[in-house]
Amino acid sequence: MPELPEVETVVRGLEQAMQGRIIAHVTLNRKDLRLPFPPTLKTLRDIKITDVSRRAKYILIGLKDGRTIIVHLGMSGRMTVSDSPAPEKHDHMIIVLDSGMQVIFNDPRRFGLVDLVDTTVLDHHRLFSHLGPEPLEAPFNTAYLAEKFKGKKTAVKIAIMDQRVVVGVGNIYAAESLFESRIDPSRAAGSLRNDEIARLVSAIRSVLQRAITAGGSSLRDYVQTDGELGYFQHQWAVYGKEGQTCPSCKKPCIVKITQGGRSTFYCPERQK
DNA sequence: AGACGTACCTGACCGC
DNA sequence: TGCGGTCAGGTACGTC
Repeated sequence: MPELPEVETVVRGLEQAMQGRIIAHVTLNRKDLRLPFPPTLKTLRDIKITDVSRRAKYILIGLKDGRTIIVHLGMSGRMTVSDSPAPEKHDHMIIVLDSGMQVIFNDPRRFGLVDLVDTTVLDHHRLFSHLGPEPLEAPFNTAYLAEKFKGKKTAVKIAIMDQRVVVGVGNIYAAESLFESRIDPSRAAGSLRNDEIARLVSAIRSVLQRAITAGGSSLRDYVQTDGELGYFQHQWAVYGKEGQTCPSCKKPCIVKITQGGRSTFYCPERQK
């Protein structure tokens, strides 16, 4: 689920509730998710939260003592904030704040992770060291992507989901960006002309930005921190719409194929 | 290097 | 009602 727009929406919600607050204590209800919880996590107490931010699909909670809590939502993770939460199955971590609010990390599939590291070594962390540029920042541009795509035989859809190429783009927004830029997802990345790469760059930017504005896409598990759904799923052109009417052709021409073991949706008439 | 497949895990849904 | 199969927003790792 959570691709960049969902993570960004969660970060903005967490920022409201957490920035400047003190962590009273942290409760863990199991020993691990995708990775073991670090032993230091449950000892956090009376520490001020300086800021909440995002890198790729990771949530970063900065602490005054020079450390950072890293959270990844995996496929089914959600973080919600409430002053009187009803306990739910799969609540794995609860951060209690001095305000009385509880920040709950719930993740049925447990593909998510939590780590606690020194902020100064974040960039060298094994989860971060290989990450490409942020899609909404200047270093992600046509020249950069052209260089990355040069000689690449990988399908362009696989390539834009590769976090070493650009971060934050997952299965939904890859499909939507390729539809918007009129590019066939199966094309070899290295076969794209410069004008096509330019279209792709601006499509990725525009799709992600519009999705953030809509509060993300709610498919199954995803909600914003206040429990509200995201609304971008109503703006999907092709994702999950096999056999349905294409907004471009006005015909039922949307097809589903499999790439890298994942479903890809696209319109063969529009996307060449 | 890069292109694959596989693994991690629960839950929803579908056909029988 | 139950059961097995399939699929789901991500990522790391192994193998060729």
